[in-house]
Amino acid sequence: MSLLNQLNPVQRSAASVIEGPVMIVAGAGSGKTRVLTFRIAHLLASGISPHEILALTFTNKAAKEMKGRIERLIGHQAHQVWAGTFHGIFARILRQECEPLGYSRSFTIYDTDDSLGVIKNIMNGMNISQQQFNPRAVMSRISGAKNQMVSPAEYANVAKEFFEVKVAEIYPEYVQKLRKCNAMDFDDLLLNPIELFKKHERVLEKYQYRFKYLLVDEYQDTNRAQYILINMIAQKFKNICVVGDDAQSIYAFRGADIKNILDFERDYPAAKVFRLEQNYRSTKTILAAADSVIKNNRNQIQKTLWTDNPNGEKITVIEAEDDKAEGIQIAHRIQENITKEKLDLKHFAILYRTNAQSRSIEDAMRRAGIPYVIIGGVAFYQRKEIKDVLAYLRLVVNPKDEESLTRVINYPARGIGDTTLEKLIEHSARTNISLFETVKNPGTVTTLSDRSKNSVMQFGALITKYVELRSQMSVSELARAVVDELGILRLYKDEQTPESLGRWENVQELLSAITEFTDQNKEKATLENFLEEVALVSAIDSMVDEKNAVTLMTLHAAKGLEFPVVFVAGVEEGLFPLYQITPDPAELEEERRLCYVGITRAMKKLYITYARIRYRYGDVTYPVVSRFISEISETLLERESVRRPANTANVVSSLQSARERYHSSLQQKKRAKNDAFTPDEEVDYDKESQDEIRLKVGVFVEHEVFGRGKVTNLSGRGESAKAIVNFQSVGPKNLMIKFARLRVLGA
DNA sequence: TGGGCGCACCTTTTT
DNA sequence: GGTGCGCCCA
Repeated sequence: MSLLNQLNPVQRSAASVIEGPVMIVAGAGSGKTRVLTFRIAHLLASGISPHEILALTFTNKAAKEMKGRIERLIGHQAHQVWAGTFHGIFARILRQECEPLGYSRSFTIYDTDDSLGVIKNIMNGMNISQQQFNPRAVMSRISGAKNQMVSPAEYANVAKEFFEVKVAEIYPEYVQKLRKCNAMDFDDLLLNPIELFKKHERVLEKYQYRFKYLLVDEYQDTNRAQYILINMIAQKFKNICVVGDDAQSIYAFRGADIKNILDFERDYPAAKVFRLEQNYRSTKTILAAADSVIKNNRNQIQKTLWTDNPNGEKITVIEAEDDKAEGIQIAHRIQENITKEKLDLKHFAILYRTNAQSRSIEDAMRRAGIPYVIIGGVAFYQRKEIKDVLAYLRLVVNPKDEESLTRVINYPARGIGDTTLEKLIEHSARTNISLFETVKNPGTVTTLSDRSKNSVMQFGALITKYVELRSQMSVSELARAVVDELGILRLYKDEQTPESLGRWENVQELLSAITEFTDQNKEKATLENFLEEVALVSAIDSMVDEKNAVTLMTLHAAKGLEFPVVFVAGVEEGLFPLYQITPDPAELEEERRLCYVGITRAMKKLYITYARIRYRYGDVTYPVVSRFISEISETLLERESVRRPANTANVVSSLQSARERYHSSLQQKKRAKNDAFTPDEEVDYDKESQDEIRLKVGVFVEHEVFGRGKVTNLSGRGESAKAIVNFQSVGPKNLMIKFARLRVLGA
């Protein structure tokens, strides 16, 4: 059929086999997403109902993009296809089906911070020293066990080392605690459906019939639980299509198992396997470099990736004096490329191994006046003040949520200290009455002073009031009422420190985000849904394509993306590959795959940079050049070393010259078509950096719901940047740019 | 009970 | 370079 004529022969076959198991081994840049979307479009065109299709992707962004592409191919039907992340999809299913498992539908999703808090509490209660046993390590062991589907009892049986034995003590307590709190952590969102399907065959059948056609993207990154889950659903009809590339498996640290993709043909002997080996993305040079790195790995599927694209430029390897100079170099090259190659800011990405590296790069970007966006970093919803407000909302939805309860019982301070809380917890444990019930009726806790009882009772009454009010108010009304009653905003405002004002802003922004969520989701705008969305959004999901700015992100976040010009920064032993003392061979292979992912993001030009001096944890280190650079054939490289004496005076002058270069390039830019940025304005770097660049005061924008309006004010930055827009229909609205999806219409 | 101050430890990478 | 935790004092 004509739809599939836009694909190459292999892609076409892979997209057109409707029935039976299919594995698509798709090399980097070989049109994997294209095949997936055409496949779904083809399924729909063949008369299969969109309700029968389930597409599992790695990020919400990927799912959204896929839906968008299908829609363009086939129309609005696309919206009825279930496409989303594993965690998102199964959270949705659990909301409907969790009651047989002993949860209520209003269960809370615990993020990593919440889980860590629970573990710390448990360790305190058991008198386990947190100095001796790192709670994070404990958490990671427990999560690892869960991902491997090892129950607490099984774990206790196999625990040998001292540390493992301790974890074996904590693990069952942790599981129990979450159940008691009517809460699920990320792992539970996968484990509980498995348990449900095992125990209730009819429920499993329901979903087997519901999702007759399964598609799984990034199959190489599935863990044991995900693997089992997919296969349970696919078992009935075996219409499962998985797409993946073993060379791009970079999530073993979180339990992903390459074996899942390697064993697909064993699991489904009837499987048809397609290999997409033509790369449409990169130059021959870039591809050759990627290949020369990855071939140092022992464990891999043999495959030849090739391209018809030109050879392209050599890869530029830049040696910088220190991390500061590295950033300046990158900024310089970006400016150079923009003027010479007529490229836009959005054509550049700077990739690094750890989030901590972004600081020096950001600094250089700001100084050079290059607009940028950061993906990841400190997430908005992880900030203290945000988590505090969210904890109240979570508590209203699910009063059993003890993690939230203990978080806010004395925030803002209301005279309920550690001792009081401990007495309450002790009483609750002894009488087997839930903590929240105890808080509501503290009279029976004889050890408490009348004064404490009173404060506790008032807190209980406060929450109860909102539990009751909930049905009568919209989510945003409720959130506002809570924040008002607590006086959180006034608290921050009164403090008058830059920090507290930032917090004040953040809380305001949270409220705008909630309002917007309410407006956009209409009747689906329940508090549960909002909290779930908040728990499951990933950093990459907030990436806005239309933004014209350089993208900064970790190599992990870059997977699945492509950019004409890519910088991979900090390519030094110990940092990339990252390791503490000596690299572990298996981990080294994963680092190498990560390097492969990084290189293959580049379409036209790749820069690799490293520094001779790097500041880590505030200390000076003198790293050695990464082995990954020497693994690339020298013929593909063009090496540059930027030398300067390492004394302070020269650091300053080097910065100044970078600034001068920037200013002179601005003159050229003025004439160039770059509309991202007005050179003559006095730029406040702190403010300007991450904002929507084309979004300016006075500009007209269009919003999905509110229609047209004029921007009257811009504030905040990065994830929390917001705009006040005066809409023709509804008047002024305070919007979080991240959520608002504003389309800029012009002045 | 609460807040302020100083110290240790830290950092992978993410749903 | 930041954050979280513990200790000490008001």
